[in-house]
Amino acid sequence: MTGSEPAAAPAPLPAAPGPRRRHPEDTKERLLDAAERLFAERGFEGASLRAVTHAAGTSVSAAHYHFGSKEALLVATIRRRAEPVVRARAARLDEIERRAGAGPLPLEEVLDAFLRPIFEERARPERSDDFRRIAARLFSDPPRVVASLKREVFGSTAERFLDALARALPEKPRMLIALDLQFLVGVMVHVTSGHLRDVPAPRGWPRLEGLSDDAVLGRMIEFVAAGLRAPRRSLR
Amino acid sequence: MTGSEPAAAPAPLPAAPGPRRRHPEDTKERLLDAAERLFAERGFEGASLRAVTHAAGTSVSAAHYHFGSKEALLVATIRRRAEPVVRARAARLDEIERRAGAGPLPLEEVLDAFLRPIFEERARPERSDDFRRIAARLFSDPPRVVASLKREVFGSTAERFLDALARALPEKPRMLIALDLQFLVGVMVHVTSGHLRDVPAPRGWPRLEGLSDDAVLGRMIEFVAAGLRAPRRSLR
DNA sequence: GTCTATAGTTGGATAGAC
DNA sequence: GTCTATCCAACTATAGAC
Repeated sequence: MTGSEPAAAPAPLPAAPGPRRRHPEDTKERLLDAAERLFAERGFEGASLRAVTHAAGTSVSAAHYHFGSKEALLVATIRRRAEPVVRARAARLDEIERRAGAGPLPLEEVLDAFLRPIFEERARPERSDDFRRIAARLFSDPPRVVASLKREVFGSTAERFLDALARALPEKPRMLIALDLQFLVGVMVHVTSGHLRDVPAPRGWPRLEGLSDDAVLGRMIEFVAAGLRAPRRSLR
Repeated sequence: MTGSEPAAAPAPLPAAPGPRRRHPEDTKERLLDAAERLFAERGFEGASLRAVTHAAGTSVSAAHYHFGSKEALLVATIRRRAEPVVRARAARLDEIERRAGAGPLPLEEVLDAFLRPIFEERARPERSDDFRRIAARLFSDPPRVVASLKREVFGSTAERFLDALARALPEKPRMLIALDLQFLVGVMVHVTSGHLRDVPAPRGWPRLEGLSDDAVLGRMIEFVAAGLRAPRRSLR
């Protein structure tokens, strides 16, 4: 679908500035937008640099000029989205810890601080579908770069939230918190990667697409909070 | 790297049967094994057919002879693992429904029927690492084939478990069950895809690799059962 | 900064010998 | 059924004009 009309006639517009060729300085941004969309849809290896640059209305060499390599373009794409999320999470957690003083942290608020920034990043009008699977691929894509990038970008966040959860659930063994946090991450990745939108939806069952982000986020927090509070009977 | 040593001298072994060239009829199996491992490690587009056939000790043309295309090889790879899981889930659910008669279904048993078969398939000695991400990629890989295959293979399972969960939680609105089931799927995918093994593990925190499958499965059931039972305050 | 042109690899798929 | 040899398309990356 994308990338049809290979050698289309010049647009019927009077001058040269067709649909492409806007301000020259935002070529970098357009490349990042196109890369985000195509890497998310087809995977890193599945989306060729040519397809990305064509979707961005520019050329392969422009991409190499701005980023140096296809891999570096992927890193820049992920970093652009991940960093605001990391900052927003940290800011929310700062505020929660400030209000709590030396006392225990309220669990639901900690979870909200962890989950809401992803929804808000995803919810930007132009980006809702672009952002869809990019986070999920962070967790299932093989490229070596992505593994180290994941650590670099999310490492400190994971540490802070482990400690925050330990403060929210003081009685709970750390091993159990660490394990449950992985369950929480699984829920987050699955939901934010957009799978709610292509669920088979059996006959007679309600469809989930209509749910607002707020409704999903709210229920997600209820769900994982209950899971985190569930007493353990197994696990040693 | 692949396909080096173009005209290597014959192996110093006495006869012909080197490390490759075993029983000719299990070439198909060896191809499936290699494809499973490499598709899981590098993704479908990231693993070349040449790399797969080389790992299987055979040739590209053998793969085309047996499967017809790279895409068909992927489908066969997934199908080989998915079908036993689907059958085992159905069998366990049959048994639960038989024992329950007309009464409500016990939630933890339904969850066990859903989750345990995946662990057992993954736990086969030779397959534990091969199977790792293959299920997860079902949910994040872009190829069109995979989407339709997912429906074909797991569609009926999803329907049956939705109904089973409705029978286990009779008071619960269906919309909420459908949403919570997606959370459950997220947990399942994340855990079975092996991410527990490459968690950063912050300083002072216990590592999760040592946990047995039984311990993880047991806690997972506790976690999602509590989530499923959590009353809703949000969601309309 | 952005383009055209091209280098140099590697990809999936096939033909035909055995 | 499995191999070798080959086709051709697509890929990343670079060089050099403008």
